[in-house]
Amino acid sequence: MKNIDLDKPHKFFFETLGNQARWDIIHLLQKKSHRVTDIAKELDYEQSLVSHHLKRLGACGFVTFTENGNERIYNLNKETIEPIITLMEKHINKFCKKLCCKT
Amino acid sequence: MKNIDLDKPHKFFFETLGNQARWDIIHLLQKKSHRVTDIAKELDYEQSLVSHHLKRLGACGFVTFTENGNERIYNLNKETIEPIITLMEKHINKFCKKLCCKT
DNA sequence: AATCAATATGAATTATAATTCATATATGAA
DNA sequence: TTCATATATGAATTATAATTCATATTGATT
Repeated sequence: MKNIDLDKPHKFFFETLGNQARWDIIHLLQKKSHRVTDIAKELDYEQSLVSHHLKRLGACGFVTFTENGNERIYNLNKETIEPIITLMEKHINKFCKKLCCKT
Repeated sequence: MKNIDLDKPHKFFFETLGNQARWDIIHLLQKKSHRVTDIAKELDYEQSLVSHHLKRLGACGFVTFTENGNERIYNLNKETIEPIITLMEKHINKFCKKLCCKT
């Protein structure tokens, strides 16, 4: 995938969250754990694309999986994600009310 | 700059944080407020590049500025940034200890 | 063993973001 | 009012990330 510069980790982790497809996956996994194929179906993404994104999310510890035969059940590690969503939403409400269209 | 999809704001805000140059600026502003030129000098970045990044950080409410003649003093809005840094660092320590090189 | 289903992988392509470059604007000083 | 300094802006270029495509791998089924 790519190297993580351990001296400067923020870039990598926040970049992971700066992608809509990955947010779609995260939001889906918030409801319940899913198999790769089911994520792909639900979101109408290619299977391989979902795999790539899950790998990245996994590298960041945002998702884990359990194996079940030849399938993998991915689940969201909510411990960080949910507080971080809350934090960012509060931020947006407080500081970015007038946010619109072109910036 | 670009459109923000208000239905899906996470992407935009986290993407803003998923960039090393912007983190360099954030970390500099953590110490104290700076003028644009001084940020550029300190970090050895082009002035216009710093301006572009400051604009984006400002659009997200992560920095503000005060005008002083023809100069602008940028300062960090620490209210969200600092807790979010803490959160992410705890996450990394807890879930990504073995993180190394290739992932 | 042969086939099927689920997932992962890597290379190639395409899309997007970062950076540079040239220049505009605005303020302050001579 | 002319020049210098500080900053911003937009277009062009360059770099990077996302996506697709072809295929490999692994476990299940017949």
